[in-house]
Amino acid sequence: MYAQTTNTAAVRANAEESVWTAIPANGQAIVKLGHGETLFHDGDDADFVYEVVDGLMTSYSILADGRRQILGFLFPGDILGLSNDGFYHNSCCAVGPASVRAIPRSMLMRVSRDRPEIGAKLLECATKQLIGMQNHFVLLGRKSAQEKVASFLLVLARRHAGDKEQTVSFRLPMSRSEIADYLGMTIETVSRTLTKLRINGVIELPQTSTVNVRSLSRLERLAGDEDMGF
Amino acid sequence: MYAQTTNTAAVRANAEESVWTAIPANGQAIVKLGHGETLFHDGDDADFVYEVVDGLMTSYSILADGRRQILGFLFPGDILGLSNDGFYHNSCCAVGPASVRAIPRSMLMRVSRDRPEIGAKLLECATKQLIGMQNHFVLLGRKSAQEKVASFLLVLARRHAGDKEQTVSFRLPMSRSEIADYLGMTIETVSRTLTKLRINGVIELPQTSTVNVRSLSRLERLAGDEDMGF
DNA sequence: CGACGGCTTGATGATCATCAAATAGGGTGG
DNA sequence: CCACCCTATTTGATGATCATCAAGCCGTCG
Repeated sequence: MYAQTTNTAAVRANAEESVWTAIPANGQAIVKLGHGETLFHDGDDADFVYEVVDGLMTSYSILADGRRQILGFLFPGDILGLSNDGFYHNSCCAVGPASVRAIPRSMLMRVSRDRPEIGAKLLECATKQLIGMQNHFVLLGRKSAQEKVASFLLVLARRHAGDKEQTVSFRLPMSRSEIADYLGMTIETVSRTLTKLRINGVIELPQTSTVNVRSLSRLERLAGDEDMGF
Repeated sequence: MYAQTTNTAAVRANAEESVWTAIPANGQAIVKLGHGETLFHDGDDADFVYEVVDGLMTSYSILADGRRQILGFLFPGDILGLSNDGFYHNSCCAVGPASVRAIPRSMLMRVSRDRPEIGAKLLECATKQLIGMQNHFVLLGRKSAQEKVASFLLVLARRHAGDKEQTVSFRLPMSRSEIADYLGMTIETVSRTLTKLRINGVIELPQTSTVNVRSLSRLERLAGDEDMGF
């Protein structure tokens, strides 16, 4: 079910060879999480950096009155738990069953001193996240409900489709509530917007968590980006 | 006016000693920018990483129809222009007169291989930005207009105030339009919200770009965070 | 002094949140 | 295997917040 975690480099289906496997195996541990299980909370000691091995994780912040903002969904190969000051600044839990590789922070620091490519890989992951977050800023700050949902579906669709197809079918691994908290809207509006997309023939929803995109190009148009260059 | 940029480490007022000065000076250049001048555009070749030396920079994305989302304001010591794929994924311009140190990407890569502390510093900057962006996610996705403006003022106020004072006075270096595009609202709503804060006695606005915070604790309450721990 | 751009204020309306109820789906125990 | 229950999702009705459209104001600069 999961990748091997011996010091023999593990071969996984979904992610390219992991750089982190270069780190001595004795300092690593695979943590398996069940549906909704928490990996760490905002404010905890940031003793580990984690790499998602399998499943889907999510990081989020919660306001005093309970409002939640999901900061991102983390797929296999993504890392989470970076910190400068020794504390986590968000919480993190599994969307479904998932497993992560726990890398002691101290070890990561030490190793990345000796092996520059480890540090470079960390920076690359962080940069990747930064850039992904920038797109999401535009979504949260400037897009309408329909554009938000279309953008969201588009990102998922592109994980499943080649560049050329006009149709894709995939499963939504997360609940409406998680989608809403990710897109900065309510579950009702998410639901209504999906229904509208369905009625307009852009998607089909054979089950609540299965999406068939009937026209990727229409979805792209509805997503609102199409950069004009600057 | 600006920091020295010889290979003698420069002493600057606003930021701690720069690590980047460890990089050979012949590979660096200080770029001076006037009000609103562009440093780079989305899609340009990411040949340089920049460190803000003086003034205030901003990075932003623009949608096809002209909607703008400001991704962040960058103060002296902050870096910008990180990229994995050799292209910038946002645009960047000066809010007022500003100067930045241009560090050739190729050189940065080379040097950070030899000197792990450079790579570590880069990662630290990226991590700092990541964490700052996470707070802003909550703002964009989950906060009301008043909470947004209060949060924004609070961040600026804390740059100017000690931890104990209840009052601070500072200048807003950016226009209403920039504030609006940063907070994901319109200039009208920004203006109205500021007026409301003024009428409620939380702030004073002696000039349009001068803010006197009369009660930091009230501002904190209005900002809506006050983490509850997890 | 006059004109321009940025800001404020006002009036109106659209979008989306909220409250409320019905329906569907998934899992459990009989 | 089926019935039932609980939760997630959809749908409906209403209202608040904030965007939009439209003037007016103010400070700045020629």
